[in-house]
Amino acid sequence: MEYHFGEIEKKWQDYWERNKTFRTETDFSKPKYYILDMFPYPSGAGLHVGHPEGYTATDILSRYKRMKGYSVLHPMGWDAFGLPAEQYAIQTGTHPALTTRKNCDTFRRQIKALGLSYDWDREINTTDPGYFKWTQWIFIQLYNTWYDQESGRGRPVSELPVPAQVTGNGKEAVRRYIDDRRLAYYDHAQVWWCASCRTVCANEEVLTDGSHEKCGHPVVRKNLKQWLLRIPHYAERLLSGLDDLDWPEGVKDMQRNWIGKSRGAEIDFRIIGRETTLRVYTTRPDTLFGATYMVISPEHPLTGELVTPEHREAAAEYIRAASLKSDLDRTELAKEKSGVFTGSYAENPVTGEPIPVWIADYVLMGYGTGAIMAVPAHDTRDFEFAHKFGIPVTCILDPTGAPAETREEVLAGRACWTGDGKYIRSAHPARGIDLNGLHKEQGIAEITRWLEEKGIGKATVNYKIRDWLFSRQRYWGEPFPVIHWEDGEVTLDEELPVLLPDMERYEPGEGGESPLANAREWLQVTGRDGRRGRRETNTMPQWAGSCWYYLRFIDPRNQERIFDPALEKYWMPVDLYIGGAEHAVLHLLYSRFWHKVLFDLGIVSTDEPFRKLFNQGMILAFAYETAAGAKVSSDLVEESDGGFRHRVTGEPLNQIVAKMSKSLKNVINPDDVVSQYGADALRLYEMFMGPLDERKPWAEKGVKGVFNFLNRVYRFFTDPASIREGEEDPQVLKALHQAIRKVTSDLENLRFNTAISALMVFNNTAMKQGNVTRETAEIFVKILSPFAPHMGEELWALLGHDHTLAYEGWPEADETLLVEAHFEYPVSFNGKLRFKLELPLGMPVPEIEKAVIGHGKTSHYLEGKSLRKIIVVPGKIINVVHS
RNA sequence: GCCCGGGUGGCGGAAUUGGUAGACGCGCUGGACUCAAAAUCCAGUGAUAGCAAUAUCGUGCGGGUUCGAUUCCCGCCUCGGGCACCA
Repeated sequence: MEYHFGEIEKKWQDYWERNKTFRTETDFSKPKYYILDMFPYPSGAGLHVGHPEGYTATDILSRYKRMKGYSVLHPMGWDAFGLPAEQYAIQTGTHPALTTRKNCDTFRRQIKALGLSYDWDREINTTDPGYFKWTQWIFIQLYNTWYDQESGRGRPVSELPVPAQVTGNGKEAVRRYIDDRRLAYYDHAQVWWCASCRTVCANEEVLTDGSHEKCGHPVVRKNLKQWLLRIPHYAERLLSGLDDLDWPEGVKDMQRNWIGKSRGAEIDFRIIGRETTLRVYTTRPDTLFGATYMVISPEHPLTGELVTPEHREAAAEYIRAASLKSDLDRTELAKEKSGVFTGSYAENPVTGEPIPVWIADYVLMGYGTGAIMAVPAHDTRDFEFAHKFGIPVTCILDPTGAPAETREEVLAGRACWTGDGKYIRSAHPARGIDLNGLHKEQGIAEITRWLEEKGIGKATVNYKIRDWLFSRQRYWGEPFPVIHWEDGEVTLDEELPVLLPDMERYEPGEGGESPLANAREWLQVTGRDGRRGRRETNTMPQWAGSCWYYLRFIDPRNQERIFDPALEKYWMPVDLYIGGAEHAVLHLLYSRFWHKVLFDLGIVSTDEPFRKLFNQGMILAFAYETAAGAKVSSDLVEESDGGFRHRVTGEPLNQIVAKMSKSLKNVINPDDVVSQYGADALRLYEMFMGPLDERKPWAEKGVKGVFNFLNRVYRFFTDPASIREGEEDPQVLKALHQAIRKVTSDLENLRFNTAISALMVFNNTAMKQGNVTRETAEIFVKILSPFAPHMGEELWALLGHDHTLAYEGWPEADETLLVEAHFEYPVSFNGKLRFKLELPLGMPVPEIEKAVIGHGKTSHYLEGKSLRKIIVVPGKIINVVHS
C-alpha cells in the first residue's frame, strides 16, 4: 500500500481529539510523570523548526511513559504577554489581546498538526484574567513575606518581630521597618532605561555591550520609582539547591556565576583626622599588609565627607562624569583606569601607615560596601591603577612557585601576583599579628581571626546577585494589584484579578510613565473612607507569568484557589523540563526563587520545581559564503559537481553552518515539511539529526532519509505477504528483542537518534527476512509508535485493533533471547587487528590461548618473532604481544 | 582574561568503568526493473599502494601512560556558548 501520510495523519489527529485520548486522568494509585516544555511566546511568525525539536522529544517520552503505565501530565500553553503584540498595537491600534488570540490560534493549529499528545483541556494563557489573577495573587504573597535569616526561610510579615525601639518611633517607623523587609518593595532605583522601548529592564536583560536584549538599542541609567524583588535573600538557598538537581552542569555553573558567592572579610579603616571609619569588603584580607591606598566608588555616601576643600572641584567633576557614563563606558571602552584623590588618608590597621583614599569608578557601589582596600602587588586592577597614578606597590607575598624571572619582578613590585606563595613583610609583633611564612589559606584564616579579635573586621559572605527589578512601563502585562493613596500609603488590592483597562493608545510616555497613566477612569480609585488613590500604572515583566505556569497546569480551571494542594502534592515536582539554553539564568532562576518562597509559605510541597532539566540544541541551517567570507543568500546558490557556486557570477562558494535567518534565506518552515513529508517524518528527522542537546544543521536530504524509512515500514507491514502466524524465526526474534532493549534504554537516556537507528536496523532485518509473525509486527509497531505516532496508530488498526495503542503496554526485552553462545574474537598482534576467531563464550582463558596459538595464521604473524604473552579479555578481544 | 561545551569519512552522526573506529541515514559508484526516466530493489563505498591476498596510514595538533587510547594524563590549536573592573 502506498503511504498517504496526509490522510493518515489527519485521520488520527481527529481521532485523538474526538476521543480526548490524551486527557490526563489523575490516578493517585499510579506512578506519575510530569513532563514539561518551555511554553512559547506566540509570535506572529508562527512556529519555526526549533520549536518541534523539544516538543517532539517530550512527546515521545510522554507516549513512552504512558505505555509504561504512568499517569502522564504533558500540557501546553502560551506565554502571551510581551512586547511584539504591544508594538503592533501601537502601530495599528489593534488590541494586543486580539493579536495574541490570533497568534495562539496559529501556534495551536501548527502544534496539533505535529501530532503532539498534549492534554488540550489544560491549555493556559498568561494573558487570561483567570490565569493572571493568580500571578497577581503570588505578587501579594511576595509582598507579604519577609526572609527570616535565623530560620533561613520566608515567613509572613504578620510574624515579623518589630523591635521595641522601632515601635517607639511611631506608626510610620514601623511601616518603614516592615517595608524594608518585604520580598517585594517599591522604591527609587537606579534602573536601566531603554529609550527605544520606553521601558526599564532588569540587569539580566542588559547585554554585555550595554544594549537591550529585546531590541538591541543602548540602555541608560535612570532613577525611577519601581517595584523590586529581594531575590538576594534567597541567594544561598538558590545556590545550594543546585547541587541535587539533575541539570546540565553548564546551566548550574551559569546560575552559580550569576549568584556570585564570594567569601572574604569586611574591614574598618579609621580615617585620619576624623571620627569616620571606612568599611571595605575584600576576599583577600590576608594582603592587608600590602594595602597602599583605598578606593571608594563615585556614588559612595562618604565622598562628600572625605573630599578635602582643595580637591573638591576635581572630585565633583569626576563624580559628575561618572554618573553620566553608561556601564558600557565604565567597562568595555574604559579599560584605562581613572580616578581622583580625595585628599584624605586612612590608617592601615596592621601597619599603622597612612594610605591615600581615592575615588574611582572601577569600584561599584552596588557590590560589597562600595569601597575597597587596594593591594596593587596582588590584584591586577589595583596594580593597573597604582601604575597609572604612581602609587607604591608593596609585595607581601613571595611567589615561591613562580619562574625565577617572574618572581623577581613581583618581589620588586614591577609585576602583580594573585596566586599563592609565602608571606613576607607581613608581621607586626606589637599588634600581635604575624603571617610571615604562611600560605594563602592559612593567612586568610589567621588575619580574619585577628581582625575579629580586635573588633575591626569580620568574615563576610557576598553575592553578586542584585534585587530584581520587577516593573515595566508597558500596557501588555499583568497590572499590579496596588493602590497608591493620596496620603502616601500603599495598599494592595485584594480584589483579583485587577484587569487591564481598554485603551485608545498604547504608547508609553517618554519620561518613564506607563501607558496606563492615561487610563483616567481605571486609574482613579476612591476608598470607602473617601480617600482618593491612584492605581499602580506599571505592569509586571514577562517573566512573571512564566515563573509559575507549571503549577497552574496541575489544576488549570480551579476558580477558588491557585490549585488543589492534593493535586500539587501528587504531580510536583516536574520530572523533566525541556527547553532552550537561553533561559539558563533568567527564567529558571526567577522560577526557582518564586517556588522557594511558595514552599516556605506552605503553598507548594517541594523546595525545587524542576527535578531534571535538559536543553535542546539549536537547529541551524546550511548557508553559503564566498572565499572572501561574504554571505550569499541561499536562493542564489546552485550545486554543481559536488561543489557550490553563485548562480549569477559563477563564483565558487563554501557551504557553512549558520543560524536560520531571513537575510540568508535559509529558514525552514515546519508547515512546508509537514505538507511535503508529513508530521511523522518531521518528528523522526528532528530526532534523528543528532543528539538532542547539540546544535545541528538542517538538511533536506536527511528528511528524505527518514521519509524513505517510513515508506519502507509502511509498505512492508501493510503487505499481507509480510505478516504470518506461527513461530518467529530465531534471528528475527533476536533482532526484535535487541531493538526493544536498545530503544528502551535510549529513551531512558534521551538518545533519540540512536533509538531511531535501532528501529531502522530491525526493519532492515525484517525486510531481508521477507516476513514476520503478527506478534513481531505488533511489538515493532508499539516501539515505533512514540516516534511516529500516526503511523503507529494506522498500522495498529490495520493489524486488527479498534482502539488507540497509546495505552498499550510497552514491550520488554527478553534477555534470555539475547544471550550469545559464541563470540567472534578479534585477534590482534601488538594491538593490530589481524584476523577473527569464533569461540564459545564460556571457554576458559587457557583454552582460548591454546586456540589462538594453534591457529594457522598465528604462526604466520609470529614468524621470526618471539611470543611474550597473550591477553584475553573474555567476550571482548584477544591481543598477542610479541617482540 | 575566566568558566563551560565541541573538533571522528564527501555530509549528519555511531562507538567511551580503555578492547573490532565509522552503526544508522544522506551522498556517490555499479547492477536489476523500465522503451526511457522517476520510484523501488541488490551490491559496493575512510585514505594510499596493489590485479589480488594484503600492507601502511587514519578520530584537531604535539607528547605521555598502557599489551591496547576517539576514550585517561600533560601542553597547544580551533570553533561555539556564557561571564567579564563583583574587590
